[in-house]
Amino acid sequence: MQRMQITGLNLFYKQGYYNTSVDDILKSLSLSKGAFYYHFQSKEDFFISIIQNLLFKKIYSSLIEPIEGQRGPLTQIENCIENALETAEHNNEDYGFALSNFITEFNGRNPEIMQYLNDILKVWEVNLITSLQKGKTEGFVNRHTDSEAVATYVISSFIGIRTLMVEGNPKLLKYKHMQQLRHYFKMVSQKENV
Amino acid sequence: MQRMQITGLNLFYKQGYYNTSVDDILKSLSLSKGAFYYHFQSKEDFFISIIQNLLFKKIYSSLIEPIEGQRGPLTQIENCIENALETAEHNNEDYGFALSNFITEFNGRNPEIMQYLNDILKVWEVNLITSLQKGKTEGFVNRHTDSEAVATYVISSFIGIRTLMVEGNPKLLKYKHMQQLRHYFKMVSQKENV
DNA sequence: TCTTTTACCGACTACTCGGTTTGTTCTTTT
DNA sequence: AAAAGAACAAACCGAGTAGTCGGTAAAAGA
Repeated sequence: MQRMQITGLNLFYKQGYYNTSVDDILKSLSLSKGAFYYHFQSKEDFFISIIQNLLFKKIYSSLIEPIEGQRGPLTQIENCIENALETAEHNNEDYGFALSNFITEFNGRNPEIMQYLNDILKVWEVNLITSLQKGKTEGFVNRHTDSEAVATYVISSFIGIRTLMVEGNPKLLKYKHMQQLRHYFKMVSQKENV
Repeated sequence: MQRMQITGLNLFYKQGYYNTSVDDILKSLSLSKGAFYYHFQSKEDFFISIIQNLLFKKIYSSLIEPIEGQRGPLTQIENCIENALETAEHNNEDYGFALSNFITEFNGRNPEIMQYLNDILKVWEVNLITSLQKGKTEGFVNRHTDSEAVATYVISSFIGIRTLMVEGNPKLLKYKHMQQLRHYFKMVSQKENV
């Protein structure tokens, strides 16, 4: 079952959900239809199990957990994103931002799956906001900062850069992104004015 | 032919390329297969014609042309992005960032189409860089700014926010994005330090 | 030992999709 | 009026696709 899910995620990530047939997955596993439908009710059910068992945990452990409860949220966020982009650069099977790929693929097509995907994003967002707010009381973040807006901006720029990275020069893109993120964070942490 | 392309782009945008059949398009036009294959060699050929005839022109006129040759690039870019997000908010058929959807959909699956899509991004990027450089000599942009990195950051955050906007609250997301973009641009234009 | 459960096989069905072929209806040209 | 071609319609092809179903081998309980 785990093997199926891992292989499934890899193929869905590389080829897209609708563009990957159940047979494709089974072929690369040397398994049969029977094996698949013994464990999962449908292709959709299979995908949802992947989201919850693999995708969420991966994102949680790489982007959410490391920030939680730490001091100096901006530095923590910076590191997390740098690490995520680092693995994305070197490892094709990082499940990197499979999430953003899937979101665009299922947008307006499969509300149920979209719900699961959005939930993951929401957890990340809430975590970012909480950390930023905490950062204010600790003096790391400017008091006038709109934490929600910063969280959204961080997430959207990350999704965007990951989209660009698949086809462009990952190393260069990562460098540019981190450089500008730090510039931006300077503004967020600045003591004087808004 | 034009009707086919417009309808095609709308459906491809809403449902995705692989998830939209030629029959779907023809059904909503009350046309038959014969009509389609009289004008286009294949579904792929059809899509490429849409990219060049509709997508590129739309993006060029909304995001590229308004910046070209104007003074004060940061303000111009701000306005362009705000307008783009504005139409994205109110008009479902804005072709808004169809581009980023298509890029994620074709990534690693269809190199030829990816080429066409990347070309559009490249034109936008080059235009942004040129404007930023010009902005330096005119004193609108800090001399030490890495124009290429700023361009990448602007593009990636825009792609990301457009991805989020399809499912989230567009008005709120737009507001947050513009707010933070302005903060970021403050840093880019700042005279003192890097 | 006998029975049930677990995990799997692979042929089969109903259906979809891109693309082809052939036929029809106009309009234009000669 | 006749021929030619443009612009479509309709039926069809073959390669896939998700999902079903009867069967089976091996292990676990009883």
